[in-house]
Amino acid sequence: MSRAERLLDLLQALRRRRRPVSAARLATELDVSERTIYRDITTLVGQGAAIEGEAGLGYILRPGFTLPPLMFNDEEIEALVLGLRFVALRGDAALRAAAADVLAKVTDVLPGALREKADNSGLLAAPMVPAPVADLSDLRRAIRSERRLSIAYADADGRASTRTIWPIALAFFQTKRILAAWCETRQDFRHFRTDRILSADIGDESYPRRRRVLLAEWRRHEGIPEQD
Amino acid sequence: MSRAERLLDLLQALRRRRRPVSAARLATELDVSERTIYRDITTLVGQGAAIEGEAGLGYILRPGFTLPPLMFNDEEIEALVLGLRFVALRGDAALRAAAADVLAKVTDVLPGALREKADNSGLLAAPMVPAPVADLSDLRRAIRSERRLSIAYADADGRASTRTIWPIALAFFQTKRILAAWCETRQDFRHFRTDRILSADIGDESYPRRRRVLLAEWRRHEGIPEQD
DNA sequence: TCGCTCCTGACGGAAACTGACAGTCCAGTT
DNA sequence: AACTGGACTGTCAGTTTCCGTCAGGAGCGA
Repeated sequence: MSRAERLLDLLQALRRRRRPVSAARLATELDVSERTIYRDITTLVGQGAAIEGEAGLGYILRPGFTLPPLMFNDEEIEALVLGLRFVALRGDAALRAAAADVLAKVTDVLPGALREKADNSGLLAAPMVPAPVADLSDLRRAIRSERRLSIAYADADGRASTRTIWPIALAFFQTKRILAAWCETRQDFRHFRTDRILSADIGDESYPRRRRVLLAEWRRHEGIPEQD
Repeated sequence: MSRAERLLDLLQALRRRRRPVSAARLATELDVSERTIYRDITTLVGQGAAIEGEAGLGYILRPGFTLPPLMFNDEEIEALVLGLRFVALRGDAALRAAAADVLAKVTDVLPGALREKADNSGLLAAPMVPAPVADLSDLRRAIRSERRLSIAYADADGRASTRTIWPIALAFFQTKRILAAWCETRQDFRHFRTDRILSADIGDESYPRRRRVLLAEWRRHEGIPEQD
C-alpha cells in the first residue's frame, strides 16, 4: 500500500473513533511500524488536521478537518445556491472557483433529496456587466491578513498617485468594485475603485490596528449598517 | 505538493464539476502528467471512490465517497459569506432569513479560526436599489414545486391581463426581479417583471413537464449558458 | 475512418519512505 | 520517588515509490 493510501486510511481510522487511539494500535491496524505512524501523523497535521496526542492516552482527531453532514430546508438551499451563483458571476477567477468548490462540497454532504434540489434550483443571478476580469485575489489577501498595501491610484482626472493604505473591505457593486481603506497619507478613510488601482504591493508587516475594529469604525463613519 | 494532498485535490476537482472531465484537463490543472492522473484515479477508486471513466468523455465522480470533503478554506469561506450577503440584500424577507440561517449552520461546524474569518469577512455586497420589498416566496414555492400559476400582469402600458404560466426560474437583477415561465396562452417562453405581477394564484396541480427540462430548453432558447 | 479519450505496460533516475535503534519527555499511578 | 504507558525525535542505510516519457491497445460517436 502506498503512503498516500495509508494516510487516508489513517485519517479514517482516527475519524472512526471518538476515544484516543495509541500509535501502537494504529501501527498494528495499518501494518507499519510505530515510527511510521508518528511520521504520518506529522504529515496529516501539516495538512491541517487537528490531531492531538497526549502521552499515556493516544491520538484523537478534533472535528473541523472534514465537512460534517449538513441539513438545510428548501429555502435555505435556495439562498445558498443563489448566493454562490452571485459570487460566481461577480467575483474574480479565484472567488468563482471557490464558489464552485463550496457548492460541490455542500452538495456532497447533503442527503440525496436535497442534493437534487440544490442541483436544480430555479433562482438565477444576473451576470455582472461588464463581466469582471481583474484578479482581486491580492487585494482580498491583503484584507484577510491585515497587511499594509502600497498602491498606485489614478483619480477621476487620470492623475496617478502613490499611497500606503490599510485595506479594510471590498464592496461588490453592480458595475464596479470598491476597496475601502484607511489612508496613511490622509489619515482618514478613503475609497478606491479597483479598476483605477494601477498596481498594488502587499507589505511585509501588518497594519497596527485590528481590521475588525477598523471595519466597525468605517461603518459608523460612512453610516453603513451591519450586514447579516 | 505531496501525493496525498494531490489525491484530495483531484477528488475535489472531480467533485466540482458535474460534467465529465478529461484526464488531460485534470493533468493541466494539477500540474502533473496524464499518466499520473490515471495512476491517481486508480488509487482513489481503490480507496472506494465511485469514479467512472468513459472513453471519449472523461471522468465523473458519483457522490458518496466514504471520506467527506475537506473543510472550507479561506477563499471558500469568503465566497460563501459574500454570497449569503448578496442574498440577504437582494432576496425577500424569507430568503433573507434563510441566508442568515445558512450562515449560522455553517458557522456552527467551522473550527474556531475559520469561524472568526467568517464573522469578520471583509467582502461586502452592495445593497439593491430600490430595496426589495415584495414577498416572492409564493413565486419561489411555485417554481420549486412545479405548479401552474395564474397571474394578473400589467404590461408596459399598464394594461392588465390574466394568464396561466409554468414558472421556471426567477432571476435577480440589480434593480428588478424577473420570472421566467412557459406561457400556456402564448405557447412560448415569457418573462415577467415581479413588480408588475399584480396577483398570483398557485394552482393545485403541477404542470405536466419537469422543470429541469424546461429550464434547459429555456436556456437554449434565450442563449443563457449554464451557471456554475 | 477519424478523433477523442480511457487505459495499460515498461523503464530508469530521483526522491521519498521505512524500520531499527536509541533516546527524551510527559502525565498519571503506585 | 519510582514506575508505566505512550508520545515524540534524530539518524542512517537500504528499499520503494513516484513520475514523466514512450509505445501502444481499445471503446465510442461522428
